[in-house]
Amino acid sequence: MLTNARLVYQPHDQVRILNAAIARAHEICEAANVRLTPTREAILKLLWQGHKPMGAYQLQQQLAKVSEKPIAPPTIYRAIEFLIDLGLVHRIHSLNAYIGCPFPSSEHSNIFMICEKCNTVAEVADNKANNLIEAITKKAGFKLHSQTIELFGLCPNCKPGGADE
Amino acid sequence: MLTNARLVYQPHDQVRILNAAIARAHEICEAANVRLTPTREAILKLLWQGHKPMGAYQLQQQLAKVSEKPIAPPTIYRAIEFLIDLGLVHRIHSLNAYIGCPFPSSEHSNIFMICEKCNTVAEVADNKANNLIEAITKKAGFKLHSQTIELFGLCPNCKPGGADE
DNA sequence: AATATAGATGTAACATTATAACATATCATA
DNA sequence: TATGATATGTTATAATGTTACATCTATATT
Repeated sequence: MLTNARLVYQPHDQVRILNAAIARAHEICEAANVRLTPTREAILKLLWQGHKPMGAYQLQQQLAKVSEKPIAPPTIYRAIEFLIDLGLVHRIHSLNAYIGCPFPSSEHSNIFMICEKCNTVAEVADNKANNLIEAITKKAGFKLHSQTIELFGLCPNCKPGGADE
Repeated sequence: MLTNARLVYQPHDQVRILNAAIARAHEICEAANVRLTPTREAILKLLWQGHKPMGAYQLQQQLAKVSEKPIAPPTIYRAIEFLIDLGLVHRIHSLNAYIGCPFPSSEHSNIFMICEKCNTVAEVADNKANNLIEAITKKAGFKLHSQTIELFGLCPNCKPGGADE
C-alpha cells in the first residue's frame, strides 16, 4: 500500500516536500519532452500547498496575487489538463477541485481520503483494492479503464479521538 | 455482492422494473412520512429510464415534454435532493448526473460501473469492498463517513469481445 | 367547512464551474 | 531570422447549481 497519509497528517517540512515535487515534475516533463512553463509550474505549486484541493477559480485568485497580469480561466483549465495528463495532478470530482499527486508515474488506483472538516486530502494506492475492483468488474463483464474513489470523513487531526486514536 | 448488472446489461421488462421501483419509492416515502409528489415521482421515473444517469437540466427538458408548465432549476434540484436523502437516487459526481438507486434502503457502498460508450450505469454493493475500504481508512487513522466509487470502462454490450465474454 | 400550519413549488436573479472560437505570442529548430 | 508547433491571451458564452423570497397546496385542527 502506497500512501502519503502520514505526510499529510503530520507536521512536515512543507517547503522541502514542495521542492521535491516540483523537481520530480521537471524530470517527468523533460522525459516526456513537454514544457513545464511558469504558469503550469505556479499552478502545480499551488496544488501542493497544504495538501488541500483547490478549484480553478481559487487557483486564479492565488495566481493573481503572484503574477502581475490576471490569468483567465481557459489558461487555468489548460494548465490543469496538462498536469492531469502527465499524472502530476488529480481531479477530485466531488469537490470540483484539483490536487497534486504524491506519486506520479506510478500505476495506481487513486483512493482519496477527504477530510470534511479541514479539507486535507490524503491519497492511497492499494493493490488489494485494485484487485478487488478488477474482480468485481470482471464478474460483471465490465471492461475497466479507470476509476475514481473518493472517501469522506474526518482525518486523524480532526476526528474526536484525535490523532493518536 | 448485490448488483443490478445483469438487469442493466440484459434485455428486460423496462416497464415492470420501473413500476416496481416507483411502488417501492411510495412505500419508502410512506414509511418516512414524506410526500412523493408528482414532480418528485416524475423525476424519479426519468432517473429510472434506461439506467442512464441524467443531469438536472436534462431532467428539466424531459419534464417540459410531459408537464404543461416548465419547471425551474430550483425545483429540479430540490426534488433531486429529496430523492437522494431518501436513498432513492444517487449522484454520479464525475458526470454531474443522477441515477435511480436499484437497492434503496440497503446499507451499501455504492460502486458505479459507468459505460463510456452507451452511458449505462450499473451499481454494485460489495461487502468485501466495504471492509477493505474500512481497513484502509482505519490504518490511516481516517474516520470514514461516506464514499463514492466510480468506475469507467465498457459494459458487456459495448466492449469488443461482446456480452458473452 | 373554515382556518392555521408545515411543506412544497414558483420566480427572478445570480454564483460557480467550464468551454468555444479565434487572435497573439513564445519557443525550438532549421 | 524565418518557420512551425506549442502555449497563452481575449471575449464571450455554456453548463451546472444556489439564494432569497413569494406563493401555493395538502393536511390537520377547530
